[in-house]
Amino acid sequence: MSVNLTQGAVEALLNGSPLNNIVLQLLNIRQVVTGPGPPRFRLLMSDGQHSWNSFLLATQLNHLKEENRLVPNCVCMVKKSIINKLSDGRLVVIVMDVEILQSAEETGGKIGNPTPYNAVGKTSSPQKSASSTSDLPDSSPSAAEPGPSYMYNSTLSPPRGRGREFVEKSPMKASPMKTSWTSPMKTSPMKTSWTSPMKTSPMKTSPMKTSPMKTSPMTTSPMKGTSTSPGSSTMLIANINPYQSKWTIRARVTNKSNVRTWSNSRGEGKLFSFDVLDESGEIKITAFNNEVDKFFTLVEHGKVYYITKATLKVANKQYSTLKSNYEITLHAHSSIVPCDDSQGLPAVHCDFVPIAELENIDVDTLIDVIGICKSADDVSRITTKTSREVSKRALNLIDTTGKVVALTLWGEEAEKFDVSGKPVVAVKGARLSDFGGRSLSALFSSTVMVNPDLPQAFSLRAWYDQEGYALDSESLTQTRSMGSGQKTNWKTLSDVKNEHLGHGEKVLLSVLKVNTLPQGFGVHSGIQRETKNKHRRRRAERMTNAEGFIQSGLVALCSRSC
DNA sequence: CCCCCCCC
Repeated sequence: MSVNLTQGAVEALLNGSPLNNIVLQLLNIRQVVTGPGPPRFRLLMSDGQHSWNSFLLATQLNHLKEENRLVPNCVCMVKKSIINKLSDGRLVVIVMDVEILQSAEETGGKIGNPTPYNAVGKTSSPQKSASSTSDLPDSSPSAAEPGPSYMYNSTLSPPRGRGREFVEKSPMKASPMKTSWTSPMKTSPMKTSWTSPMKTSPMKTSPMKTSPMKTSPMTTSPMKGTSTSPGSSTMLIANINPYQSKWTIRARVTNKSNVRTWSNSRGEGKLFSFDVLDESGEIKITAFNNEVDKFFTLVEHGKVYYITKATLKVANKQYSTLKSNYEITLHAHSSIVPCDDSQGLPAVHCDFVPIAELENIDVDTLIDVIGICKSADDVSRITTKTSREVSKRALNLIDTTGKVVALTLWGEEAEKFDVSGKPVVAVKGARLSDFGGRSLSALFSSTVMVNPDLPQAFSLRAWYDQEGYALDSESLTQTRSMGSGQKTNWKTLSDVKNEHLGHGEKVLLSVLKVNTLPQGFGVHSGIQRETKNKHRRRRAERMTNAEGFIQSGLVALCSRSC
């Protein structure tokens, strides 16, 4: 059996050509040093001509390594990758989607005699071993990472009572990471919001780790996984509906709640819910009482299942960002069977809303946002109306629109958040509030992802490190505590002049408190009227200090033209 | 059959 490697692919990739569906041989795989959290695997790949050791497996593909599918000498098709340039100029290739075409046994050894590719454009000296994993500087393994990727879900505490508290569900933190990604993602089309497909080839050599299906939901056994599409055997989530009782979906669990109890006039009981995703869409599934006992431990985040025989009902969109018009309720005859074939199933689906657009979206809408966490409040404890204490922490997220919005995390999620390295934060299903203008709050059902392996995350990282960090950003969220401390972004009057603050639409209210204005700074009489507004006057006073510095944030306070 | 999501 033979496969052809895509000769020249390594060189082309590293010269910036976005290549999809290239066939490479894995020569080595090892874990790079990270802190707690999901491991990162670094791959030495060969196209038969050149090898390159700075391929990184996207963390959502870690299962391929953990299931011993990605072993040295196997031949893979790298279906999708993202090229990143580190601040020191080194290139890393993030493998976003890979399919194993041929096992190591079948391949039988190294193909050809590849030489390590040199980033400068030459192959390195021939005396170096082609299979060495140290043919490139490896002084800081973490520098080859796109960031410590981790994720939490906001979930409820175990069913012990009313004491609801955020619980970090997937503590997948990695070490702090200061890497500066400097290259824009040429291979990251931003148009699509379906990200990080996790396609894997059905492995003939991989025995089923899960128990065989007790029930066969299909006429043709889906366990064979012999075709690249679900074919006639399963239905897509987008196509199921309440009028059709016979359906089976194959889908990945993307969000799983804890068990919760309820008690109301209609009765009491317990439930848990989870979201599942396939290539067509996503849908929420809820299990009650007996079905909780039956399925709670079986259903695992990230895993793929065949799901059949359950009730479809119209979804209440108020509680979900999922696209489906329906949701699923499990019943006594429902079947959930693990599936070994995750081919074609994305890891996550987000419809990120640009931060600047939040101003135009109705309050209480559930939305997905991605941004750089450029700063964060300290964790604080608040007491709720029901006398519970809970931690909270607001993150300030900025995206390429240049606008900032505060996202409040709660409970353990707030306490565990690591702001160092100004990580990319993606939140799925946050609720938009109008506090301070516009702000966001993470919900029990929200998913907060830190440095996720998403093309949008890589793009944002590059944007921020190149230009975004220097932006005089404007926050949609005005907090009363501004101006009270070190978080304040003070500007000198020369900054105001150089950055043309106060020109155009905006007015600088704070200038009112400056005793002596240098040449070139004028105060429009209209401002006096505005300051008669008690609220605004108070803010203006706070935002001006004795040295005649003003705070850039207050530019947003007034929209009257000078 | 839940749908709680907290505070400024």
